Amino acid sequence: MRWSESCIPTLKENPREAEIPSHMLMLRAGLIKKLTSGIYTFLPTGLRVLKKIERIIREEMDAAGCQELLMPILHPEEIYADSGRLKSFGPELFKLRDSRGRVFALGPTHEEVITLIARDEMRSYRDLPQTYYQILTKFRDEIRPRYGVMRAREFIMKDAYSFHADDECLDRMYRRIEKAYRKIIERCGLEYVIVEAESGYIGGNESHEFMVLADNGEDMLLSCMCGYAVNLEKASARVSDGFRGEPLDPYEKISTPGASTIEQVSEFLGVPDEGIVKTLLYKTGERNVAVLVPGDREVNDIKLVRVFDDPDIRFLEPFEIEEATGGPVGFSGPVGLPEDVEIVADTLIRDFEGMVAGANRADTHLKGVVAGRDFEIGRFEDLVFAREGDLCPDCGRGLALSRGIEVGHIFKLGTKYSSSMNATFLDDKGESHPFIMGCYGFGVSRMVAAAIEQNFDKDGIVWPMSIAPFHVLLLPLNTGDETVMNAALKLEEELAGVGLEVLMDDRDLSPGVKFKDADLTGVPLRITIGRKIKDGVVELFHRKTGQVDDVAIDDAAGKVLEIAGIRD
RNA sequence: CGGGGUGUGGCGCAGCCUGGUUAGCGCGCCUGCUUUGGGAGCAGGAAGUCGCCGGUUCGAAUCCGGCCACCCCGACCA
Repeated sequence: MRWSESCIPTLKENPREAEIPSHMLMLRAGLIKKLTSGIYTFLPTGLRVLKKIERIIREEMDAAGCQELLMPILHPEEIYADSGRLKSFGPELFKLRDSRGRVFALGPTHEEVITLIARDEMRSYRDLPQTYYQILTKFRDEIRPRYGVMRAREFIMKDAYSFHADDECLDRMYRRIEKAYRKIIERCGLEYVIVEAESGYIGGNESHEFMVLADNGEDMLLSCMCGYAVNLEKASARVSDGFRGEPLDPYEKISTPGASTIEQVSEFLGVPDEGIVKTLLYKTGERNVAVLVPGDREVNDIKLVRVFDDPDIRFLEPFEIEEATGGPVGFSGPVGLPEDVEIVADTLIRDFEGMVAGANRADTHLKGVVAGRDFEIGRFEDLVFAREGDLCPDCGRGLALSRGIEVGHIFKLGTKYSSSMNATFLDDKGESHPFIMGCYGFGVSRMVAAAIEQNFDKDGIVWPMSIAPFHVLLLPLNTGDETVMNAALKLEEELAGVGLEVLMDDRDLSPGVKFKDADLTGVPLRITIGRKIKDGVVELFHRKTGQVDDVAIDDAAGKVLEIAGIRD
């Protein structure tokens, strides 16, 4: 490929819109171009990278025994009504109407479509298991598109779905896909961890995310030296010792004028944050509930929704708090709440003795409160966010906080979709059962950004060989010099002849420009053909290590092939 | 959805506060000559409804109002 004949629009300056390295570099190296918020074109060089990742994915999915198919992008809206996801997707679902007024959605994922296929095409346990995958553009009207193709509204995803007669079979496929995903990410040359995860609106019982570690990752995860890792939003908070307060008999009523926040109360009473009970009042359905957590912790919404099995659970409005407790916002506490308000406490509260709590009265707190004596805790649940330093559930050491980019997510769906959509098979006794399902997503276009986020330096991208748009960049410095160009053409032919992908920068530009573009675009190997060519010598540059070697032109191709390690 | 910010040739910006001929600068682009190992030099040239609509004014990139788009932060804590 000749640079002069290609569309590789490099940028000298950072576009203003880009904030993180991968986004800046994708724009600057001419990999992508924005059409509008969250919607991008993959330009030729970017597409080459994308295709390489797709190819690796196909190879590993095929090797795992999955069948590729291609489902439609346009989905009749009703199928989401059937599965019950119209509401859980909400405004994220792109919708449009056909000329007759029928409403369609642009596919955000394909559980519904594949389940309909399974319902019709698989009737017997003899047909199972089956696993399908596809690589297709997905549409989600993200609340906030961000960081270029990292969080886009239109993006390319590999999604896979499996159907089983029993849980053991699902478990086996789940592990095979996990292994395939490991190989995919490893072959792309990236560092990653697998974390326990929440399943979100996809649903199901068990799920794991594949996180490419990166400083600018959108996800937070907690990990342990022993290998345990978990998404922050899923992690349980575990501590060695809870806070020990001073139980008083009876508890003491203290005037705390104006101290409505934990911080203020803490300062006022000289009690640490964790010695104060934060009492939060929620409305679920028609009833009010009080949630107790340590003052230095924050409630995790996702856990709340799970515990109360209510996606619409919400805080009480200030006037509702007054009605329910008799006191203003900021002074709620568990003592003296009406009978019908259930009190649910985070498990960390178990270790408390002698708590400080709001008195349900303006400017008043209670000190030395004892659960079981002064009020009853209805049940204990895991409700708060974990944080760095909390203890590993496997080995008890402290967890470390880091950031990652979620490139893959696998789910054990169980019968969520097959039940709601009535997709069943007959077992060997002739009894009907809903399919047991798994689904497995991998962000292909996001993977491009993730790869850059982990492989760049001050000069530009440093592509891993396996997904680089080209293996070698030929850099004839003076294109007007016949000796130089002849050598370049000879090398181009020779390298292509051994199966390498070669880009030749044959542009008649000053050397500086070509070197800068070379570094920016990040082709792993570079052969510079300059003045030493009169001695039959060219320069081999390794982008990642910065190593430069003079090699005889006749040895160059062999040397490149050796370093590139291409398998073809 | 709330908060903050930004819209001026392909890219990065100035001009706006204090309204006044043909709207500037750098990069890039085109032509010619020179140059050729880390973003070259000289000469000439093309390219902008100043985001959109409306208002004020003799006159609006500039002042006022509305809208739109884009970017960032937050998506919740008592």
